[in-house]
Amino acid sequence: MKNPVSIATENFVKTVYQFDQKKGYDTRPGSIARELGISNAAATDMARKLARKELIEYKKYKELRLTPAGRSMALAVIRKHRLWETFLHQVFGLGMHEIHREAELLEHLTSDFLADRISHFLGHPTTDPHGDPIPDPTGELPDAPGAVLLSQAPAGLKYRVSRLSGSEKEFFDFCQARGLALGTVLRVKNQFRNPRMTEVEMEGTVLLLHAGLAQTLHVRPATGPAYDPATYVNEPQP
Amino acid sequence: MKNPVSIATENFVKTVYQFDQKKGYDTRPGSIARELGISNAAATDMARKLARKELIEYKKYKELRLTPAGRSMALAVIRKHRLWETFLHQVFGLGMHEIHREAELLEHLTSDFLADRISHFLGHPTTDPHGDPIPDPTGELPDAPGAVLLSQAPAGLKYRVSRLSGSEKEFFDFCQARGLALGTVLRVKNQFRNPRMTEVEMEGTVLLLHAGLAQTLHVRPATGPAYDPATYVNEPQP
DNA sequence: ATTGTTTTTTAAGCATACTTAAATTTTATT
DNA sequence: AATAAAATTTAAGTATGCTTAAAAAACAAT
Repeated sequence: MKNPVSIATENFVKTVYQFDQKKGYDTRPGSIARELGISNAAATDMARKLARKELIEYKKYKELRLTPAGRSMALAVIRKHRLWETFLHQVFGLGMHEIHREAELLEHLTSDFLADRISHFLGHPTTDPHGDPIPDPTGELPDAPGAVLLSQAPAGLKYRVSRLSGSEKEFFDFCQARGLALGTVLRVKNQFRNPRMTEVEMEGTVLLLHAGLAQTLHVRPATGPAYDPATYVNEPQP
Repeated sequence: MKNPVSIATENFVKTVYQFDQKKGYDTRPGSIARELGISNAAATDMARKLARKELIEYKKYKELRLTPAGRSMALAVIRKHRLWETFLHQVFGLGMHEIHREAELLEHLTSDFLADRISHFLGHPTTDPHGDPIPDPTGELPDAPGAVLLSQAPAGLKYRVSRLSGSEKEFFDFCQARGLALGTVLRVKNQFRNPRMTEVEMEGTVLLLHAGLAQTLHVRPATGPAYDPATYVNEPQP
């Protein structure tokens, strides 16, 4: 009856979900194609097929949107991805730049049953090593409220780093060398328009980050108590 | 240059290897097809394709044989399979009947890098929870010398159980209920021809096992010290 | 040795997941 | 508003991995 879901389908749906979430990204076939390393034609074709399967809403020349079933599939895959990342980092000690690559594969051949076992073994974490929230088995997504890209954080305020979303070794080496980690407190001094740069200050040091980097770091206003992923309780989203 | 290996290819090559090892099994396309749940035509087709890729030696109407490259691929997959089984059992506590199913999937999307990490985490085990040997990264296969199917063990002698090769829950429930586990000592009283049955004696109890079961248990003569997989050192095979 | 059965192979066809190239639509610009 | 640029869609074609049905070869048995 219900035929198996291919890796290509899971990756496509996942990418549409992620691009739909990030503001500034569009979900037209071309964007998805670029991300997945396939041709525009292939992406359009896939969109039509997945529309037939009621995973995607597709209208010619319009952005792609997920149906509830599609969203649910995307969140299940993302859950597995982030559980594996957490596991590989905490248990096997893989580096931050290695976990994404491996999780990208494992996520597709992991049963819901096994995902729950990983989650249980880890004590049901709510965020992965990047600070990204891990969807629960029902697809609810705990999210740190008020998080924003560092590149879009209003200047003058104090923030705490809440996500490191990169996957390159160089990125994590850079962050480590500069003391940028989950929870690091910093102040945004300036947001420059051209060239796009973010100037931040941390413990006396001043850093100038180009847009590519500042879009990989998420921060939350540093007022109130520190955000603790481990004890954060999910609230329904508006 | 070197395009990625599909799951279908890995499973095909793995099955050919395993059927080639087990005596009494043949490696003609039909057998492989039956095992993989595909048609004879598909198996023949696959054999021709893999011959082109120099993974298999194929001559019409003859049994399939692996090339060195094919054998190497098979052992790499089997290594990942058994490492995952060991891991899932020891670390996540999955039941004996659950580990095969999950490992069957994970084995295909596990990098060599990750396999080595799993092996390292587990202390480089040489056998999986079934007692099956785990190939090392170079493809050397440590094997307990002198192991034989319980169904083929000469009667009258004492043996120690060295493998439980099943994957069904019922099989492991049966073994547990009867006290059959790795290392269990038993004596083969009789090997009946028709119907094919094996009569064994263990701690006073007498068991009559039908062929299907007796072919899933491997035993080794119980003379000398117990076989300890953890300390067994691989020897080159003849 | 011929017949009948089993197995393998060939042939034709289908779904998935891509490709490139051409046609169409949208978007941006002047 | 017309036109140029960019993106999307359609069309045609390919490789993989299967299917069923028919043809050919191998095997078994009298």
